[in-house]
Formats: sequence, C-alpha cells, structure tokens
Amino acid sequence: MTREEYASILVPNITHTRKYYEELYKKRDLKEDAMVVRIGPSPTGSVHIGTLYQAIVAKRFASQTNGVCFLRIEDTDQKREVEDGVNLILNSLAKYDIGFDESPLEGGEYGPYIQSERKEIYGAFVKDLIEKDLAYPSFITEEEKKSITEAQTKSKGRIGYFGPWAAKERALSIEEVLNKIKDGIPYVIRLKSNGDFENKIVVEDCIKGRVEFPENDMDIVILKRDGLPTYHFAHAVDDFLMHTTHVTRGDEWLSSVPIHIELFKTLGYEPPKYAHLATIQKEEDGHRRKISKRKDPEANVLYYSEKGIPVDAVKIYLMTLANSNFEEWMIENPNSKLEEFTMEFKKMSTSGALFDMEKLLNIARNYLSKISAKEMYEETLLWAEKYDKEFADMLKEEKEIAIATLNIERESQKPRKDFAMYSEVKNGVWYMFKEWFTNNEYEWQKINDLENIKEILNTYFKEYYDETDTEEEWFNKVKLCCDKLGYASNMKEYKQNPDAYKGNVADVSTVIRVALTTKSKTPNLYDIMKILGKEEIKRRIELI
RNA sequence: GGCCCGUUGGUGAAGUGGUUGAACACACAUGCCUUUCACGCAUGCAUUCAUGGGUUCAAAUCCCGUACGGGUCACCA
Repeated sequence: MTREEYASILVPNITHTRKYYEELYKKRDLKEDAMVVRIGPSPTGSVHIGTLYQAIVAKRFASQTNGVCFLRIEDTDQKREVEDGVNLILNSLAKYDIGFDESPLEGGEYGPYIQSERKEIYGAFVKDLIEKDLAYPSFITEEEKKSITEAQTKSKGRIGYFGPWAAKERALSIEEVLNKIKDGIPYVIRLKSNGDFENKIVVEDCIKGRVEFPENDMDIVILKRDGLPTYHFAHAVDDFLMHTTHVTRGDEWLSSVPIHIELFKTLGYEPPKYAHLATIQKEEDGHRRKISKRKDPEANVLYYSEKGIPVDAVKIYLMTLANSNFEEWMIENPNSKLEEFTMEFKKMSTSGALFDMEKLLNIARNYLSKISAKEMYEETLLWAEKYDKEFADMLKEEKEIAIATLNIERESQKPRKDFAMYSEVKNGVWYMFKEWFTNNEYEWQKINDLENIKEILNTYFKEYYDETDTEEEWFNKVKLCCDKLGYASNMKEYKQNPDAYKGNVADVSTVIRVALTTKSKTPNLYDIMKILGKEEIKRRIELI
C-alpha cells in the first residue's frame, strides 16, 4: 500500500489535492504595505464586546493601508454552535458599521468564508501531511489521556501529548492502524511535532514586541474525530490560503504562537505577522478577569442596543481603549470622521484595560449633546419602536413637542448633556405630553408651605404670566412677582441677608416648575412654558 | 506545576536616561456662574511610577532578583 492510499483511508472523500488549493487561491494583488486582516468569530450567539473591539481595530488597519478586511466564521465546534449564528454576527456588526470586503454574505475570491464549508480543503492538507509522514492517526481515549495528565502532574512534569507520551502511537505500523480502523475505533489526526522544547523561538509581535518561547513539541490534534480541523490547523491553512498578512486576535492566543509557528513551518509557509490585543477586563471581588458574556451583561453588544447607548459612542470608547491618543485627536479634529484617524500598533496597550462604563456614558452624553434635536428624536424613536412601543407611539403623536423639548438649550456652544442613552429620554420628555400629564401629584411640602405655593401660583398666573413675553420679559415678571410676595428677586442680595426674605427667585421658579411638570429638575422653564402654550398651562394649573 | 505576558492615581493612560515641578481624559471634592438641573469656568486630587538591589553625574525610563495580577497547557475557539 502506498502512503497515498493509506492517507486516503485515514482522510476519505477528498477530491482535490493540497496543490490544487494552493494554486486556486492566488496571491492578492495589493500594494506592498497593504494589510490583509480578518476577524474570525464563532457563531455562539450574539457578538461579544471584545469581538467588536477587534473588528474595529482590524478594519481600521485594513482601510488605512488600502488593504482587505474579511470575515471568516470559525464554526469548527458544532457543539457550541447556535442557530442563525452567522446572521446574528453579521447583523450585530453591521449595526456598528462594520462591513467586510469579503464575508459569507458578500462572498469573495478566497471563500468559502465559513470554516465548516472548508472541510474538504483542510482534509486535502491533512492528507498531504500524512503522506509526508508529518501527521499520524491517534486512537487514544479520553481516559488514557487523563491518566497521562495525572502521571505528568504527579511527576511534576510538563503536561501534554508529546515526546515519550506520544511515542507509542507514533510507532504504530500501517497494518496496526488499519486494523484499528477496521475495528471501528475512532481516531483523530495529530501533528508529528518536530520541535524541541530546549530550543527557543523568537516572535516579534506587533503589540507585545519581542517574545521568546520554547519550540512547540506537542503532537497537537489537527483534525478532530468529526473530520473538522482544530482552531490551530484551520488558522494555519486559512490564513495562508486567504493570504492574511496580520493576525489580530485576543492575547489569550499568545501562548499558542509556538504551535502556530510550527504549523506554518511544517506546511512550508511564512507565518503572518501577529498582533495580540490585550483583552477588555472586568473587576470582581478585587480580581481582574476577562469580561465575560455569561457574567457581565455589558460584554454583549446587544446590551448597548437595549439601553440605547449610541453606536458611535461605543465605537469612540473602544477606539480610546485601542489607541489612547485617539481622544486627543478627536478634540483637535472635531469635524473629522472616526475613519480619518490613523491607528498604530505601537500605541496599543500591552495590558488589558478595565471596562469603564462611566467613561463610556460620558462619551455618549457628549456625543448626544452634539447631534441635532431632529436626529435625537429620530434615533430615540428608532430605539423606542423596538424597546418601548408605548413611548414610540407617543413620540409619533407628539412629534413637534418632542423635538421642541429635545431642542431646549441644545444647538448652542454649551449644550445640555442630559442623556447618555435613548432609554433615558422618556424620563426627560414625558411630562410635556398632554395625554401623559394627568395629575399634579407631588410632595409639595418638600419645596414650600402649601399656603405659599398657592399664593405664588395665584399671583404669578393671574397677574404676571403672558405667553407673548420674550425670555427677558418673562424673567423680569417672575422677579416682579418675587418682589410683590416678599421673595428676593436678586440672588446676591438674598445671600447677603437671607432672613429678610421668605425665599428667593429660585424658590418661586421651582414652584412654577413643579406645578407645570411635577419635576424639580427640568431644562429652561421659559422654553418649557413656551412649548406647553397658554391653554395647556391653564389646564395644568387647574389640575392642582 | 511548566511556559508566557503584565504592574505609572479610583479608571483609561502620556512617558523609551536629563525643560516631568509625572500630560490629557473620566470619576471624585470644593468654589464660581446660575430660575432648578445640566452645561461652563476655576481649583484640588500620584512628593511618586509594585518591590528590593545594581548601572549612571542623572532612572518611571537600562539590568537582575522578588512579590502580585493575568493568560495558557482540550477532539473550545
């Protein structure tokens, strides 16, 4: 039996050769310094904030070098797979304007872009390695593996399937292997490692810098029992065939680099450049750990949609984590688009940053303060239609009032920063809607005596209120009202001699404010009264 | 346990041997402004860069050790 026939039995149903694929996926026609990057999520549900982070970084590098950024679905673990996972990923990323030059949706010349559909390709490569005696079948069971690990732990040796521990299976003859297969014993294909743990390899990581490792000497699994490759093998094959130049990924992969280097070497390829990004972390009980979708709601990008935290704010925040000089750049270039920023590996942190919700919300608040009232209205409506139907209906019904309210003290040099998320808008505008303002329940005694309140409202609305007043006239009249009732109309005078007055102009304003809105904190009262109009104001006063 | 990475304030960080008296942003505190709130403005917030030693005229910056934190050692990615 030739090695070719032997390999065909171990990896059956392969129609093409490795060479065929190598020739099929031609070198990309790009400039020397163009970066080809990829993002390779697993379809295990909605997108992780770390995946978004990596996608933003990868995209930036690709587009600033006129390169290519593609999406490859890494679904070689069918156990963890979730239904509709691919669409979930595509949709979530699209929400953040992360599109791809090549993806399962768009296709591209280097596809398929879903690893499970590349099964034959990996098979051809594995077959080739078996033919060259660089890979071999392994029949070892779960239990046997466990006992090896136990023995290694006991003798304080290194843990893993290598050297002496793998020798027995390496030495299996073709006949022995064929017999086992005939008996139906399941197997995986392992790499026949050539590495020596005593040898050092040096890798120049784009972010971490020079890192030294011992060579890999583990006979790692490359093809699983189900015929699909492991991450390591798929990475080597795919990133060669797809001509990736830079592998950007989380730094939990850093310690696998020796495996990857050996894989590329065994295949006879130049490995890509690596850029291991520090992961976003979370603090719990005084300990830091990688932010996790299971434990931390904010690790899931859906969380931001639900809360209504603007897409751009999340992007800006992630950009500041990626390159801390990004924030300064943004201040210096207020009118530039995020896409004009040049990202640098050198400016990336080598240690993981703690996720800071406060900072994100501050960015969101600044961002929302700068958009127009109309845009604010539309985005809020979009959010509400998905997460608060009742609010959405009201927004549509009272569009004019909603926009006018959102516009109070907005389009100016120093705009208000009331909202960090669309879910907060309801609390800031609901009281302006006639239909929702049905009573004036309030703990009035908190702000003044009931008698005083009555007096203020009666006097002000009967003698001073005029809806045609300008803001200056309006405020002068509030002050006149103060003078008449014994409240200080001038704050400075009041502070010098508070006992001489029943209160001050702020107290009077507060009474009017609460009477009209049931809130002690609102944007500019004058604007609110303008928007409400005479009739509605009258109605609200009568409600009391 | 082996291997690897990291350690500048409450947080993100600037910083690559001497204009750093350790930027900037968030948070926090105080004050000013002010019809409330928000905004804005001003001031304060690390006598010190995990720690011990070394090199040097000079170190957060270079070297060595230690401690602490993180990652990884799957037929998961």
